[in-house]
Amino acid sequence: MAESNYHHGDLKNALIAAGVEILAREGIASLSLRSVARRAGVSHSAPYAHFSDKQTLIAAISTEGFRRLYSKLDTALNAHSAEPGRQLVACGQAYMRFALNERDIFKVMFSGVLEQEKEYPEFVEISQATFQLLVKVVDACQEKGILRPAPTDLLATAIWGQVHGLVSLALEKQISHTVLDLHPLDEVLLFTLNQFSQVPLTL
Amino acid sequence: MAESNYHHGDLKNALIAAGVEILAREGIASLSLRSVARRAGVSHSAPYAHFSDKQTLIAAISTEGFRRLYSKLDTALNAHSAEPGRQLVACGQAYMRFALNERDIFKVMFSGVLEQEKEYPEFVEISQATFQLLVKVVDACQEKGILRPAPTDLLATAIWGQVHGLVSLALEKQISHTVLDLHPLDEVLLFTLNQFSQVPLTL
DNA sequence: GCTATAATCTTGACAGTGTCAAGATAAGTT
DNA sequence: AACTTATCTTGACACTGTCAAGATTATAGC
Repeated sequence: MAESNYHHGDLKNALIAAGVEILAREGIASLSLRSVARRAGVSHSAPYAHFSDKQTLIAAISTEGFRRLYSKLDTALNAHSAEPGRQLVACGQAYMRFALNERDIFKVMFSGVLEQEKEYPEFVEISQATFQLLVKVVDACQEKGILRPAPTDLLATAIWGQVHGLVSLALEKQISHTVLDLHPLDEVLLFTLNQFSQVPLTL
Repeated sequence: MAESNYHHGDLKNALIAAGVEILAREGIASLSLRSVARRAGVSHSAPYAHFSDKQTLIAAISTEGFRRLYSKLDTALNAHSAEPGRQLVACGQAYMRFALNERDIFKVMFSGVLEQEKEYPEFVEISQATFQLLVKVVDACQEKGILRPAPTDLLATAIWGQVHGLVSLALEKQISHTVLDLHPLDEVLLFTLNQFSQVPLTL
């Protein structure tokens, strides 16, 4: 307990949560070590007991972001078990919605704010696990003849790249107006996924 | 001439050039209004005569980046006129090489550092012109039966998304090691483009 | 239970940043 | 030649990441 701020108890996680909230509420421009400390109610230097520098805090926030993304994808998968085609579409949609709904944490995860990602083992682990989720779906789709035979991880990389690229361009508003006026983003996604598919995928 | 720094002559473009150089030499972390001013040999506030704030300078640097990308793509196109299939592959490669060789300017262009891109007309213009380059190639490919019939701008968006996503994941080192060990990036690119193609594309 | 040690948090400082206001300098216009 | 405007400098402010020194509390060994 304690009104005292000394030995908060779980400041590390509180700082990560504060960071996630700042990203959601105020955006990436407001994410600073000091703002995170303020929101957690501790002094501006307190974070240094838990994070050696800003990059390390960002790595922890990114890792939390991947945990959330993983969870969304997992839910999408479980909603359509034994229907790999639907699983694939649902994953794509979940990825897209996550990016659009949580713009700024998605940006932190994928836009190079984190500079040496390989140095943060927890980050590497959860990001790879997320990819493996997709590999599994792709494999199931191949077995059912929905996707062509091809090296599974290569195909999974291609599909991930496809969805990720679309989402990134959409976030940066680089997708032409005429395209988005004529076709809602869901439809664009479906169109792109269907380039890979042997049988037509639907929503 | 003049040793005097007053009325430099073309400070605006000098600042943009300085920014591009800083991105190439030192990376995005070193890009500040003050570092750009230092490199151009003027005082820390001099940029404010030409850019109302940092975002406006970044918009100008991004615009310059798009000009360079446009030029690379245009060269790739002209190297294979009357062979749309090869043009498509060459464009994809040029896009990839630009991103990998000029990491940090590419990041500035596409990673949300620029926040209200729509407010910078020159930026909008060149980025749309770049997209139109791709639309043209896709259209030519469709006419030759290399790409399926489909709304051209939708197909072009899908293909751009594909290449952009691959490149982004590669830049962030998110593409799995096992994939990149087994398949060089050029091959991954070709594999993905071939998902769209009716006839096999080669390098 | 007491004490030594380690972990955690605060305070205060430093250099670097974006931005603004006031003033100096030079170019262009009449 | 004088006035006006664009351009550049100087100096200031609040904010940032980071570090050093010290205060507070938890923990481990006795």
